[in-house]
This record gives sequence, C-alpha cells and structure tokens, in this order.
Amino acid sequence: MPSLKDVARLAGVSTSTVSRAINGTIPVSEETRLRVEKAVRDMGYKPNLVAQSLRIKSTRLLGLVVPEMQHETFISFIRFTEEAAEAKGYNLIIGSTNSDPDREERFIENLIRRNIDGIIFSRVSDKSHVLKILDRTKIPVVIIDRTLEREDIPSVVMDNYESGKLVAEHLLSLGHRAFACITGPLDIAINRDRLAGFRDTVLAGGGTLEDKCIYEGNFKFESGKKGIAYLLDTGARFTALWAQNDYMAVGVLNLLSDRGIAVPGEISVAGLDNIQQSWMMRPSLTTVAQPFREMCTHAVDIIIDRAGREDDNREKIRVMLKPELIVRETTARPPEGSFAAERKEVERK
Amino acid sequence: MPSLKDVARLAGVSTSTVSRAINGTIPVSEETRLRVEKAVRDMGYKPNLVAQSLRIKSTRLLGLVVPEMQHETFISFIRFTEEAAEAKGYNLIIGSTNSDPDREERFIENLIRRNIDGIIFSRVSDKSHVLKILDRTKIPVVIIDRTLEREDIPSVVMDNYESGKLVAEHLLSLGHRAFACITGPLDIAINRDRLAGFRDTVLAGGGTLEDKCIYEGNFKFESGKKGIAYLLDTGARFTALWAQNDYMAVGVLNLLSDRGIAVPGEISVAGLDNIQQSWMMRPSLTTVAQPFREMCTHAVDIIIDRAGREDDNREKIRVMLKPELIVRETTARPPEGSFAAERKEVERK
DNA sequence: ATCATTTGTGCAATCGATTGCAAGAAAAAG
DNA sequence: CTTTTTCTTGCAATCGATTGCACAAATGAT
Repeated sequence: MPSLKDVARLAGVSTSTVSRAINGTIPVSEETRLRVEKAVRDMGYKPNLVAQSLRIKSTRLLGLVVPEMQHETFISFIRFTEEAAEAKGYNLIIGSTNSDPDREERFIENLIRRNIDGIIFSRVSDKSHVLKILDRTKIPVVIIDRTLEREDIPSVVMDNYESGKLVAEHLLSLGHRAFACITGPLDIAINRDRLAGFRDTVLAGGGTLEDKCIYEGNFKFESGKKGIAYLLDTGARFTALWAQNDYMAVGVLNLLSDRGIAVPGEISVAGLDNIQQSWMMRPSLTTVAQPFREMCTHAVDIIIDRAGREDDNREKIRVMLKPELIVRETTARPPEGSFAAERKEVERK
Repeated sequence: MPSLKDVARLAGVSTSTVSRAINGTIPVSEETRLRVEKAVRDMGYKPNLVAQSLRIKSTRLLGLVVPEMQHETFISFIRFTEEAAEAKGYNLIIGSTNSDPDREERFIENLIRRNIDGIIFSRVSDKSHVLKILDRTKIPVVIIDRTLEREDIPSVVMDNYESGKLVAEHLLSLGHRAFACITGPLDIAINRDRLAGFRDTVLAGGGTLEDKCIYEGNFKFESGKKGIAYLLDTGARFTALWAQNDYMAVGVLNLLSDRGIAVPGEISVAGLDNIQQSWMMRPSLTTVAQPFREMCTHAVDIIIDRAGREDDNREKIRVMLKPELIVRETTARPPEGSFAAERKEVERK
C-alpha cells in the first residue's frame, strides 16, 4: 500500500501539499493539484484510516451493542444500523453481550480504546454501570428501543402506547369485547406503555381487560405457550388476545393448535414486531410492525451529528416513531357462542 | 483518556520503560515495574488501540462480509463469528453487500484502509473481482459456506454431500422409495454436492429420484412454494421431498397446507439449516443442522493464525465439518395409497 | 584493581496521516 | 522601483504508541 510519502515523492512535492490537494483544506495551485491527482491515481493511493484516525481523532466507526442475536428484533437493529452507517460512510463494530455485564464492559472499553465515534445501545437497563463508564469520555451515545430515566441520553423508540392502541382498535372494530394480553417484562417502561395503550383503548371502546386476563411473559416463544396455557387453565374469559411480541404470539398459536382451539375461529391473536415467521406461517399473524429502519437511521443521524460538534450541550433528544398495524389471518370476528376457556372446561368434564 | 506519556510522567520514567513494563517485551527492574503498574492503575490507563495499531500493524479487527441479513444463515455467521472473535480478543466489523458489487468493493476497500487483520467471506462467487483486490494486499482471507476453484484461498464448509446422504438415509429407513428435491442454485458447488449425496444414497437404497422430481430453487420462501406447486402440477410422483434449505421447506409446507395435502400423512418433507421456525412451527420440521458455530470458530482461527505469521506459504486449507440430522414431525412412513400429485389430479376432474 | 559482560533505562526514530507557522514567489499597491 | 499583500509551498511538530541503539550502572571474571 502506497503512503502519502510515496505519492509526494512521485509528484515531486511535499506530503503537506499532497494532503492539502486531496482534502482541499487549503488552496493549492491548479498545476500541482493536477500533478498530485495523477500521482494518486497512478499509485492507487488511498489514505490509511488508522493513521488518519490517530491524527484527526475521528475513526468513522460506530459501535452497536445488542444483548443477543437470536431475537429478530436485534438482527433488524444490526441490519438497519449497518445500512444507515454505510450510507454515511461509517463502518460498524458490533458486539453482543449475552446479558453478561463483564462482556458488555469489555466491549465498551474496547470501543473507547478504539476511539470510536459513537455507540448505539439497544436495550440497557437504568442501572447499567456502563453508562458511568461512558460519562467519563465524551463519546456520543444513543439508545434504541428503550428510554432511560436519565434524560441526558438521547433515545429513539417506537410509540409503544400507540401500538397497543392500534391493536385494540382493530380488534374492537371486529366486534371483540373481552380481551387478554401477554405482556413483556413489566419492569420495563415500553412494555407498560404498550399495555396502557391497549387497556385504555379497550376500556374506552366498551371492552374488558380483566386482571386475570393479563400474563407477564418474557418475550420468548416458550413464554407465549406458558402464558396462554395459564390463561386457558385459569378460565380467563376472552375472545381476543394480544401478545406483546411475535415470538410469544407464535407460542400462543402453537399451543392453541395443540389444544385444538381454532384461530381465528375461537380466539383472535395479534402480535408485535412483524418477524419473518409472522407472514410465512399459516395462519399468518396479524401484528404491529415497528419502524426499525427509521429508528436506526435516526439513531445513526443523532450520533453522527453529535460526533461532529465539540459543544457538549446535551439537549434532551427523544425521538418517537409511529408503528404500523398489519392485518393478516389470525384476527377475525369473535365467535357467537361461549368462551374457549370455558368450553374446554365443559368438554373436559 | 490518559496516554502513555501521562503514565510515564507520574511514574517518573520514560515512555519506553512504561511500554516495556506493560508489555513485558524487555525485562524491567522489579522496582520500576511496580511503580509503573501503580501509575497505570491510578490513572486507569488503557493503551490506545488506534496508536498501537498504527505502530505494530495489527488492529485486532476482523471483517465479515455477508450478502444480506435476512436469511438466518448469515445471521448465524454474524453471531458465531462475533462470538469467536470476542473470545480471541478481536472485534468484528460487519458489512452486508446486498449483492451489490459496488458496495462490496467499497466495504472491502474500507477494511483494507483500516489495516484489518483478516476478512471472512460468506458466499462469494468464483468470479468476484474482489478477490483480485485482496491479492494485492497480504490480508488473510477465509471463505465460509462455499468453496472456490482457486485452491489458495482457505475455506470452511459443512460436508454438503453428507447432508444429502443423511436425509436420504432417514427417509429410506421410513420406507420411502419415490423422492423429490427442491435444490438451491445449481451453479454453486455446495448445492450440487448436496444433491449428489441425496441422489447417490436414494439410488443405492433402491429409491428413485427422477429428473422431473427435481426443481431448482433459489433458497427463498417463495421459491419453495413455486417448486412444490410445479412438482405437483406436473404430476411428479413422490412421497418424500427434501428442500435444500428451511426457508424453501417452509414454503413447501405452506403451499401443501393451502392445498390440503397432509404432512407427513401424504408427503414427508425435510429441510436444511435448522432455522428458528423449523422447531417453532407446527408440524415442526425435520431438518439438517449445519455446524455454524464450529464453522465460524474455525474460520476465525484460520485467519488469526495466518495474521500472526509473516510467511506467505498459503497451504491449501479446506475444513469440512459434519452436519447433524434433526428428526421432527414432518417426516413419517409413506402413505399406503397413490401419490399426492396424482390423487389431486383425479379429484380435480 | 581492571576489563568484560549483563542489566536497566532513555533518546529518538517510526508508523501515516494533518496542520500551524514561516518563508519564498508572485501580484498588487504606493 | 520599493513596499505591502496574497498565493503556494515546505518544514517540522503532533497524534499515542513501539523499538533499535547507545549509554550507564551493576555484576562477574581474571
């Protein structure tokens, strides 16, 4: 790989001049510019980014922290963040923490030592001490898919309240009045928001969402199965159910299929996330799509914007984007007769 | 962030001594070592990796090139490569090319300019001119999930022939004799290998795999639907079908469900890859699991090994790992009566 | 006590870029 | 024809590490 020095020698000028001719920072005479450009072309010279980074303190590298790579959500973050970063001429270093605080800390520390230009976190808890590490440096940070209590850290999220509202409106309009919900962990704000949007809308529309019709899951497939089994076995009365993510919804459908309960014939089911399975499976899943691409693009924009400026005035940035309802086959008019949970009990006797 | 100089000042020695005390390259007196270590601890000093990279020419960064991030296969590559890299103290820069040669070239060039220690390709074609770019530098390269004709480029693949064999053996043992196959693109060696393993074993076991029972797909969901529809509509006679990846298998199941053909009652179906859906769906999919974790670990090991040494003797490295058959619900004994394709035709009249 | 060897440390160059400062050449002003 | 201003260009320092070489002190050999 040729270096600046090589180009300078070939063009018969100093390295300073070559640098300036390339970057156009300070005017260079027409004649030498052409000579330099020719030399650059002839040697196939490309500035070395490591050296450049050392000097100008910008690496054009972003870091992305994900807790894992099994959930399609995080895959989407990786995918769209990489896309947005590449569009801006940045590269992306990814690290999955596997919910291991040590790994997370190691990764963040590496990023700092690499003079990274910014870090995007997907999912961090309010108590993560990693944020303290970051406070010591001036590295711009943004959080996607979560909001933190600390308001000086920018975040980009979907309007979670709205997502619950969309689902409720859809199901109400189909004629449902008795609802159930399998939520994500309720110690996390966005999940409470989802539930609030759902409940408020259900109640405002004349429906019911009894406490015994709510099950707190953990976003995993198995948790959906467990949740619906629990609801059915405790005789919860509902004709429509919302699982706060698609993996749990798939689990629900799975168990309902095992128990011979028809979807959407007896129970309508909706999810959230619009994972691949939601449209590949039969029946295809009614769900809410998160605007992942926009979220990631915004996150990258925020980071790059901050990285550029020296001023440290952290205004409070909270971007909130609209979800979109996608109606498919698992939701329909409610059945005429009794509730599935009760019918099953009767049959069992 | 404190620098070496700061530590040196605090410890009252030169930067050279600090560097040597930290890296242990040249012995330092016990006394100064302790003083330096204390200074390092007190200041929370961590060597800057950019500066270090510039000097020692190793960045402890690996690049991973994937064509896209929709297929779960590539997600697995990202996941396991990151895992293996992290275990060795390396970070990973990922780039998806979206099958756009320009993007691919831009990405590779960036990696080169970043003095990356090695690049892992998943899926490249024999004609990719990117390999030529890489020939100009000495950056170690390894290819996963493909083999190239050029034997000087190391590759790590599953034993694809074996995967076809495993599926065929399983289906034969269930009693099937008439087989069909939906393949991946047959201009790619590994797909021909899969087919060969399947065909050889079927024939050796007294089964048939007629030419009209083979459909060349493109590894996507829709292609599975199209393939099975084509086979059924052209009256292909078979009781067991192997789709060379799970997405296509899911497409197959989808269409069979639409047409009311029972799986595994009338047709047994197997896939390959063991994607999440394969175990979440109902009926769950019999499939072959690729040893992705091992593949990625090997790839990283090969790269790091090469990166260390100066000698350029590219011995021919081709690692081949064993697949594993996972039997689930979509495969069973063949039906007694006629073939599904024929029965449907009769019914239609 | 003298010379050879080992051990520990610092100076200064280096990796490959960018940039403040100064100097020479050219152009404009007096 | 000076003097001032403007344009170009190069020198050398810098970013933060590593490392060859030299030198001084300590150790060992004679």
